Amino acid sequence: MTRSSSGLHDRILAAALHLFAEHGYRGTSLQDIATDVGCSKASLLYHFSNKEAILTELMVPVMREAVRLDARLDEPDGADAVTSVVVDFAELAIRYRREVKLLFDNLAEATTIDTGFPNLDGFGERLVDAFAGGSSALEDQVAARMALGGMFLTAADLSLDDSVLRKAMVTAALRTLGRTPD
Amino acid sequence: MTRSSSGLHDRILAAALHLFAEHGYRGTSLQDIATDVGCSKASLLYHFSNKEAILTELMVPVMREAVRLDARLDEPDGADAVTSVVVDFAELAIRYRREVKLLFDNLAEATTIDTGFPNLDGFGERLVDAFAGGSSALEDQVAARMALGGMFLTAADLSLDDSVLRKAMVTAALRTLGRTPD
Amino acid sequence: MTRSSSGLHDRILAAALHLFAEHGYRGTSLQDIATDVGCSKASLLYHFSNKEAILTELMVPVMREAVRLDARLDEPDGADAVTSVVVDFAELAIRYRREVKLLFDNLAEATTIDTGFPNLDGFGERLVDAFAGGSSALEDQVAARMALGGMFLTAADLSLDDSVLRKAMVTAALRTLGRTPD
Amino acid sequence: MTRSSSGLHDRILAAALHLFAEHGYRGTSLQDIATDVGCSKASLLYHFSNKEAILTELMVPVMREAVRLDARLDEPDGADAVTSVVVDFAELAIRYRREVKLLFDNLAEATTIDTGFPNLDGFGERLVDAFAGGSSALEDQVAARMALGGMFLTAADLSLDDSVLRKAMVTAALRTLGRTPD
DNA sequence: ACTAACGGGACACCCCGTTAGT
DNA sequence: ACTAACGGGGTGTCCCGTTAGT
Repeated sequence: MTRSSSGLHDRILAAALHLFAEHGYRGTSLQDIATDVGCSKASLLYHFSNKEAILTELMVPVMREAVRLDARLDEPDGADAVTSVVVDFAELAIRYRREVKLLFDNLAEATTIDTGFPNLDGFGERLVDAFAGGSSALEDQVAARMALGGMFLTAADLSLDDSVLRKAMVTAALRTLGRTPD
Repeated sequence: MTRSSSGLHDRILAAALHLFAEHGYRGTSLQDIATDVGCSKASLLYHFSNKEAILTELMVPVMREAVRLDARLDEPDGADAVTSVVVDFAELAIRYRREVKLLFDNLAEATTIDTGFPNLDGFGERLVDAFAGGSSALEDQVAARMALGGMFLTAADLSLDDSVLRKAMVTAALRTLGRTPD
Repeated sequence: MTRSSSGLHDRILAAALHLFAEHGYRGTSLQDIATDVGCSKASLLYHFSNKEAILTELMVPVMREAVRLDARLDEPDGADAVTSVVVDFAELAIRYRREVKLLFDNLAEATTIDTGFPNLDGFGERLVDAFAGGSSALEDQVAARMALGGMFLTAADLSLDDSVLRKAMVTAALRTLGRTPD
Repeated sequence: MTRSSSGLHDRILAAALHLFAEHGYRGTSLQDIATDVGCSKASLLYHFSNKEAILTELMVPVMREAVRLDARLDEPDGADAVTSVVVDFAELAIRYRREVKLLFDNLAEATTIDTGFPNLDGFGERLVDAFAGGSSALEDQVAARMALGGMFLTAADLSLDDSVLRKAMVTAALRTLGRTPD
């Protein structure tokens, strides 16, 4: 058991994740969540001070992992730093794919939302740079964005969370970046 | 000029495209558009029967091009059909990048919206197959999705609509698909 | 100590008095009081059946004194009955000034609230009559209301609960009523 | 006619004034006003951007007059400046007695409300000083407050807006201030 | 004695679409 | 062609009071 006896807190999160992913953050009302969970709207706001607080808590695990990855971006990683970042990112994108999709569908609104974590935008830029292997050449930057975006979307859209998918994604991403794994 | 003397119709579309892209479809009210255009909210609904009608009309050009591209998917295209599709898609994604971004931000809501055009989902699948060169191997399918998604996102996010970008995107995409341009 | 060992009951009353006076009855939520006291909202409703019950209990002492004064209104009081009533009222208004302010700020709502005590409105009228020295001449009635209201407001608004204030108020009130203390 | 054909704007103001005075600002919901007027809640918010905007507009006339009186406070007024201020204030308090009552009942909330006019608190203090004839002796200050408060309350509570009342109030107030009109 | 957890019922505000009128 | 004025319906939030449990 997680916290409460009935575990309403977590059931709310689960329902919200599901509904947000399906109809978007704005497209999902508190009533929708309450109905789905089978409790009153007031109960939601007992467990979460805000509608936004639900989304924030939903994002916490991804954010935490993202921060961890962000920290690893600076460390020198011996032979092939790029490959390691690509692998890590693939892992992250697949594990939290529902959250990633959510973040995506509500990209326009996500700008407004402040999670209290260090900025995600900065992280995105740093990721691109890491993927580009430090090069600022336009070709490399474009390739980096494409590899990144491709993994993002592919992980979010698909329904198999196989290690097979991860491996295929990594291979393809490295190809995008012009790195043929020997 | 397209139709009216004052061109209100088109000015509404322009403002809507801009605002939808920035705050999302749901995050933009008719009043927001009206204010931006500098007319009354009722005027919008004189020119467009619905809020959705604005979005639909915004999408018409992309849809038309998409349909055209869809038709070309079946035609045998001599030497390298895949390359040709990739080039065409890159062209399309860059030209209508704002619309693409819009479609993306509101992917969750887009499901509900019916544009009267043949389904876009089917088109997506067919595109993936074309990118995969007909292969149904999981590796190729993943690579296809990544190439597609990468171009989608890169075109939507960036601010340079140069032919340079298009060329870099095509090169990277072909690499993703394992096709080294000889 | 009054009753409980922890004295939560009284601490609630104190917090409520303070908050009601500052933000009004409606403007103060049970949660506000609970937070101020440092206990849970449910605790309040363990000690008091209602939110209104808190207000009522807050008013009990004033009411009791008011009833006592009301009773004294009929007794013949030798030489100068008016002066005696004015002095008594000043004493009461100053001693329970916070309660008086509370009653005032929520005069509109006070109509709805029933304290179980004999009506205050009747008391008010009787007070006016007493201040007017029995005269029903409009001039005297107006003067009586002004003296009464002036003391009411002055006591509620000020921050000095000195005997100085009481004395000054009595002097001014008697002047208002046309009684120059010889 | 005032503005619209049906004059909804003004009818809303009238109903609000009435209801606010009876049940207080907080005790009156937009639905209450809408029901009383016989229109929808949305219509209220078409004419007034806020609930508070209704109250503000209700107060504008009083505020304007108050500002005017405030300006006159500094001008030297020959023989008896105090009498003139008392007379002016009586006039104001009686003319806008409903608004005054409203302001009173919601004194606790009024602190929060910003009308865009120069501060009323400062005005109150200046009025007291003017009533006190510039004296800072505690006795005079108390008398000034009592005269002021007495007129305030008497005007707000009564139902006769006669010139008789005004005259009686002025006489009594001058007595309170220790000024016997010769 | 005290409280976490919950429901029912408001309340202010917003937003889309219509209609009568210019 | 354009709009002021309006209604219907929904949304997030708040608040009071109850109950099961410690």
